[in-house]
Amino acid sequence: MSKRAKTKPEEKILIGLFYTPYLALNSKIYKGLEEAGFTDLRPAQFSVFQHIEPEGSRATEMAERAQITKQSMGYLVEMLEKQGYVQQVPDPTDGRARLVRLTDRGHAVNQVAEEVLQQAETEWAKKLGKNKMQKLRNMLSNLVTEINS
Amino acid sequence: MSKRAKTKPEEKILIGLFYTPYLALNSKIYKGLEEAGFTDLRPAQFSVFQHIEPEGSRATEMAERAQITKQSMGYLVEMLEKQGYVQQVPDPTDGRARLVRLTDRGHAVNQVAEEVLQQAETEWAKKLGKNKMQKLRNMLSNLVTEINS
DNA sequence: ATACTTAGTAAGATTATATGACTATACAGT
DNA sequence: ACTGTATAGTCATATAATCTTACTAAGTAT
Repeated sequence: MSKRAKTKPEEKILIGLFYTPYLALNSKIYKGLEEAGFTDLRPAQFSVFQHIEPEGSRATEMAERAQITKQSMGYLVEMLEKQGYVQQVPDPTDGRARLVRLTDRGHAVNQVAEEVLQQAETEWAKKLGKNKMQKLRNMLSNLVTEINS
Repeated sequence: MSKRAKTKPEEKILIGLFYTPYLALNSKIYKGLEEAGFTDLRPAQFSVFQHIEPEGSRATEMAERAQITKQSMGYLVEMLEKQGYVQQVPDPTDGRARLVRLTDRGHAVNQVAEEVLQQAETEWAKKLGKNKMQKLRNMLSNLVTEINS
């Protein structure tokens, strides 16, 4: 209180603008999964679901994208395999490599996550305006494309 | 390869739109700090810097916002105190509580982080267009305000 | 064929986070 | 003022997550 008249509109720090929504969505997903009965999933394991591609991905590949070591990713994948969320199959294009794939159980997790996200997006669209939300989505999408290029 | 003609523009999953830029910025900050000589900082400790307020914050408060337990936050704060990045002072308004404050060394870290972020924002503004970047910032800012309310 | 690179594993240490139980202070309602 | 409840933080302990260093095996490129 007793703050000086604001000359600037309190410019928020850039990283927080991404981090806060990320945290919010993460926590929604976590809750959603718990409600749906997936009570054995740990936050760190999300980085697998986050980075796995429909046709399957290599552990090393996912490790890079998640910015953790391949050993760490290996550990997460191994756990998820034991829990029945993923399976590993040989990569036909490279004898050294294996592809990590979602099982049906794994797909079910993705399903729940997607529903939660859809719900969050709808909620936010109500608050910001549907149009703005769409614009926001497009801009973010462009940004992500730039970052990945 | 051999994908069907895209009927939809490949709608990216919502959380990734926040997570990817967050990761990118995080890694830039990490590198920036290393270059500036702050080689003893661990990623987890960022959640302190991320959530500490200028006048100081309570550990419990920061734990909530970072979505970790107060014990975990206590551990991070303790480390940072030993390293000289923060200090703890009694909270005059509550005898049980203490305020965690940045030391000069802690402020120096923030300084570096802000510079890195400013640089990233400029870089992104070049790619997306200055105008769009500003719009993106505004929208995100609105969204964060909504989330925190 | 030889050297270099890459995918993944092994062993072991460290860092990060959580649970449950606890102390001390604060607050709220009689 | 007294009593009960809530809150800030700690202690002890367990587990999860991540890293470093070193290694094996398969691929790639001269």
